[in-house]
Amino acid sequence: MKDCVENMADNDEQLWSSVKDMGRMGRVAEKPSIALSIASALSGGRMSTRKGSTDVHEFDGIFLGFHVHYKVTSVIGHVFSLDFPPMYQNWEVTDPMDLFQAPVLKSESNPKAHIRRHLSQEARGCGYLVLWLDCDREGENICFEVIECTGIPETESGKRIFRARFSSVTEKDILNAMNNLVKPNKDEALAVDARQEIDLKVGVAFTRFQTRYFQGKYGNLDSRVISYGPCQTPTLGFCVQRYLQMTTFRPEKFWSLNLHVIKDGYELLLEWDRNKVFDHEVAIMFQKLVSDDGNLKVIDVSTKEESKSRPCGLNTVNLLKVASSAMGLGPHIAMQLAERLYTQGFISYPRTESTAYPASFDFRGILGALQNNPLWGSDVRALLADGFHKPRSGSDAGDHPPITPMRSATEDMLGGDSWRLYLYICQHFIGSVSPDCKYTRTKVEFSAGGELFHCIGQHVTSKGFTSIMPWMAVSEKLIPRFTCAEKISIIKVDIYEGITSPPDYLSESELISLMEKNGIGTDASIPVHINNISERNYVQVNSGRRLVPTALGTTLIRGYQRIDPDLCLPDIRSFIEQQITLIAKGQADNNHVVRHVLQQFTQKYSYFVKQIENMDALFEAQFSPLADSGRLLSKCGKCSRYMKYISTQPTRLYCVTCEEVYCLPQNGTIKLYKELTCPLDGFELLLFSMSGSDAKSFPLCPYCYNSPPFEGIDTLFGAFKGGGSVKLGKGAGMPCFLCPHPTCKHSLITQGVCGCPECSGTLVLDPVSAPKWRIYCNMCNCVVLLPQGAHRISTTSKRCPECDSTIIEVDFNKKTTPLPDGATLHAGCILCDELLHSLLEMKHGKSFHRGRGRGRGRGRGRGSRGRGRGGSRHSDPKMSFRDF
DNA sequence: GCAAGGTC
Repeated sequence: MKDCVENMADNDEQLWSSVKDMGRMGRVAEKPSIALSIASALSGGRMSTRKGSTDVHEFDGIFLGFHVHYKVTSVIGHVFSLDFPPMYQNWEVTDPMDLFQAPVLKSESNPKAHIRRHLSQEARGCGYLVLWLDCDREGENICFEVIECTGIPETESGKRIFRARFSSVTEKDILNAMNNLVKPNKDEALAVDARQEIDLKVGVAFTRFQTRYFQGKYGNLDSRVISYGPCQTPTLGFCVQRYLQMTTFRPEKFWSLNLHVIKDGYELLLEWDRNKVFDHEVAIMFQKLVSDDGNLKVIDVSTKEESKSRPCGLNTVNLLKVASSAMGLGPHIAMQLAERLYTQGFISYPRTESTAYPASFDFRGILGALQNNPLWGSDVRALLADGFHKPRSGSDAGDHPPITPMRSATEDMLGGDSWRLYLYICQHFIGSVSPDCKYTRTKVEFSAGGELFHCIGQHVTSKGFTSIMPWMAVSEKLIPRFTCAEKISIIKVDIYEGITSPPDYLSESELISLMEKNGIGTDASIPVHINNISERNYVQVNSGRRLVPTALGTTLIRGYQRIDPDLCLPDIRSFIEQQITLIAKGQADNNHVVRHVLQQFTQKYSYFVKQIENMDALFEAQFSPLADSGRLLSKCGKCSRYMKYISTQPTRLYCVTCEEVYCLPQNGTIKLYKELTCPLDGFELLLFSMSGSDAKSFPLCPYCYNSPPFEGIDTLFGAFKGGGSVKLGKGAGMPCFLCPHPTCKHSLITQGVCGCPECSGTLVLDPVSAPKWRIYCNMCNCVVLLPQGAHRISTTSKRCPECDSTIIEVDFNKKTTPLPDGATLHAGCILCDELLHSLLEMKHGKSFHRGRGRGRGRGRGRGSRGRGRGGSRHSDPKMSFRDF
């Protein structure tokens, strides 16, 4: 037993060290709360750190009275995220209304990190699982994501799966959690699942509908996506609400009394207790009363010792507000800087709601780390010597301690904005453990003609924390000494005429406060929502970091207010939160809640769609119809008339006759491509050039780009003559032609292959022949039959000795398509009958009958500007290979 | 192309 206790002590130390170390690793971040501890019954082993997608600490110890081998590892936020299955991904085909009923899929949030594989591998052979995730709903949800990855049945929860509950990452708390393990809370996790499904379905349905509706009608909306979300829309709502208050503001004249007196040789202006009145005649009456009296009597002099409290701990929201209002740094940038400071070890974890410190917090340790700093070292040493105070008590959200410095730094080490942010965090921390500021406040009250006046003096007796936070200083206001019942003669009583002024645009700092107060977003997501409404061009941030709604932002909110004001009010978020809280508390069934909430949003959606013209009337007044925008660029394949190129974001083509919109790849330039037309639909081809230093360009058909002629092919015209990449704008990084074999992911045509070897035409993959794939040249009509199962085709510099055509090399993937024994025909001329014959025979084991009309391509196609196979996607290609 | 929530 004694051994056991000793072992347990070692075990505790190891566990604490391990969990703490997890926090120190860059990728895992300082949040040991996301560490997954996997305990397994095993002997031997030693502490080790493995470099991989995530690190693993291993050591031996005691668990539930057994000798065990521990493994401690981590995840990086949510393992999975929710989305619709592929069949609901096409905006043109899916009715957004169907999304409310659609199934949803969970897939890995960051597939490259291979977290699922990592957890599954590490869990192999483990007997127990201890979950150390953040102790909030999201953390509980991640617990179950981890459980799913490890493959341990959820039914084992309570027997083999344990949840560690802790409110701070201190040794005491961690060990206490280890000794009081509980079951993970399924209800809380289900509440998050519900929130995810509701947010996804509502957000995506509204966004797709309004984007398609308005982008299909107006040419100068200046935003690619007209998004809707239960957080971002109320966020925009706050900005527009303030803007509307400004525009509807009616200025009003007001009057007040300025009473001038002289005391001890100083002229003094007293404040009138009534402050201001809105009736001129009334003001004149009061002026007469006071001046008729002529004497001012001191009726009270009171002096009080006042104190201004040192701050409590710094949380994310307060840091962001200061960054915006005092440093001019937007929340998005401020968080990026804070994250970098954190990963470099200069500050503690920057995402926290808490302003209260845990009881055991090591203030002395942090002050010790700062005591040699050239800027504030002497202040810190004085605090250490004379005794520091605990910060003013704040609120403990149970997540992470307030943001504090961790290491001393100088401006040279950090530089620029990072330094300013760090400096503030240090000043705030040192201020929070400094004494309060003490001052005396003297209020003198006067009376004349029945009217009351006053003046206030302030004198600081002890600066306290304001010496390190000078912007918080209490201002000195000196006033002459007055005694009660003293009479002073009035020099003059003026009437001041003023006019009320409208409020200013909402400042970013005010917006953050409103979002926090209304439960919109979290410490981590508030900057994202603000960034979103700015990037979508709903608001612009002006020089004082005030948010000025754009015409688009204002029109959207005014539109919601016309149709269904709920859609842009903060209550929409609280409604969702309140509903899922029922699940978290076990008071309602999750499926029932999701169904109920979605039912309400379906009704709202349906009403919104029906009433959209109400909103559209506002758009009409503000934006230009597509028909009036843009310049004529290329011909429509349906009506043969020129379509308009709309150059404002999102760039697109609009056919005025057909009233159709064709999306184009973004962030580049578009021009006509050699006046060629697509052989499949007759639309004129365009050349898209990406912007940037190593700009690539590729031709595309606007129709095919929007409606790929067959699944799995992003566009027909990705391949082009003259080399270069075939990476496309729409599916950048994707090969343009995929191998038709369902399991094969190889591209059939890769870099620089796709010019027709016989003319300067572009080779076109023919959908009609699928699943027997072949390529046409759109200019000379020559045909290339792709050997089925080939995974790469490339041109060579060789010529066919028989017909002098370019020789194309065909590679087979030997694993998926084994070649017949002795087959050597890997390369050959595609136009040479004999070779083609051989290839085909080799593959299909039957004779090839050369058909009439195929020709050899040459002589017919060169220079021809025809529409390939007659311009129709469904016309008979008259090629003899069709039957093959 | 779409939401909001984790985190790098």
